[in-house]
Amino acid sequence: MSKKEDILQAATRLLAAKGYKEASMAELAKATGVAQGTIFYHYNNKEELFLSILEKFKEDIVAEFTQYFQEHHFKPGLQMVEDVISFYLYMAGKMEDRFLLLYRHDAYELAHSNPTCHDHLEAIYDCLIDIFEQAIISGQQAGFFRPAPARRMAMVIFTMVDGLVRFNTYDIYDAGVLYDEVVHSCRAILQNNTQLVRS
Amino acid sequence: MSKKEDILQAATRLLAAKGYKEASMAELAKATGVAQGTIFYHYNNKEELFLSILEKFKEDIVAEFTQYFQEHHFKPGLQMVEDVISFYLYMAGKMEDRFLLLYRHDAYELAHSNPTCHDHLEAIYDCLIDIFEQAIISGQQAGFFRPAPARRMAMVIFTMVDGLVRFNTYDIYDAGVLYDEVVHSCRAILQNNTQLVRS
DNA sequence: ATGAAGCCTGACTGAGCGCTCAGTTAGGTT
DNA sequence: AACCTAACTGAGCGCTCAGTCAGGCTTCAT
Repeated sequence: MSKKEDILQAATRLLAAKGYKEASMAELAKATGVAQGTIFYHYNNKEELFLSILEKFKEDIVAEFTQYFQEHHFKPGLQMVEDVISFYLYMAGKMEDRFLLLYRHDAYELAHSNPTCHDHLEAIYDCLIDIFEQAIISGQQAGFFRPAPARRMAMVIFTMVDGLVRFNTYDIYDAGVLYDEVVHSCRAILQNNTQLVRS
Repeated sequence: MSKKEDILQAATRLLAAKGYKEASMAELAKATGVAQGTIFYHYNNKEELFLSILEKFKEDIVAEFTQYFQEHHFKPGLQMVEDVISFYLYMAGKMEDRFLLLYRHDAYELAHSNPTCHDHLEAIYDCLIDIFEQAIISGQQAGFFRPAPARRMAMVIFTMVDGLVRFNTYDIYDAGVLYDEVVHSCRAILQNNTQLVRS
């Protein structure tokens, strides 16, 4: 692996763990096993390095997601939604450090002044929400789910599942307990064979 | 207003806007209109000041919440849940800067090493989730909602509503569009007069 | 053998940081 | 008038930071 790749990998870990500002370039150089100057030879500045991390994250997530839907074939319905939630949780665990990056504020701050950063973030979220949307659309086409806008339902469900991960990451509450509740809620939200009556 | 209060107020705004590390004490002194030394006369160090901000936030939120439930009397049911969601969104707007503080990573980081910080955060989240729980319990007692653990349902719903605010804050998606979807989802999650059938 | 090019090094720089402290000020007490 | 104290000041200290730069390797065509 090239030194440039080494740097990117170590930077991902370090910036995700300590945050953009708190992680210093000297520390990164040490962690990577190169001289400070080497980092600036490959990346013009810290911000550019950070953007490269986000870009790689975007690419990896899209790849992982594409592969998942290519390799698996699902029967539409609730089971597929549950599978997709499990897949999301699996991804969040596998790419834990980079998901942490999404929970920090650094990226969103940069996105305000840097359109490239904004685009990367949007692409990442689009991809994450797509995962849920695909499952919902399948279920709708099979007639199992109510025919509401799939994208919006996907966003609401994404928000729930992501909140689960966040609670877990922040260590404020035991998120494991919530899993069943989230799955049950998804069922209630999606299912169409229910008569909802205003109380 | 005393200078100490001036400092706390300005610090809340500044730290929420720029983050713990990015906001400097020199900048804060300038924003408050006092000398740098004055800040350290009132607060031993930056971390202590940050904790004071969190503590004040906790107190204000508890006060606001208590007042809301004292002044309003609700008929249990979905309307109450909707009212409570509106109240939460109203609070998130009114205390926008401090909610931003919750979306940054600084507080959670500090909570890891500082039990006082952890306690403050827990109290804040407890209070926020309480708001939803009260509405749910009322609805359950009146027989409108399914008799599932109210706390867990409250957490799931909190997660949805908070995700709404977060999406809005981060400017990645238009959250306004999602409001109706969230309310509808709450209805589906809570209502008990539904026959859920596995697809 | 030579030199150009690309990669890499680490000592160095100046700006900015949190925090200190000797000293000033304002207002109350004796 | 003399004294005391709490509130406040701002220059300055020690340190860390992102970024620089002069120079040293290695490779390879000439």
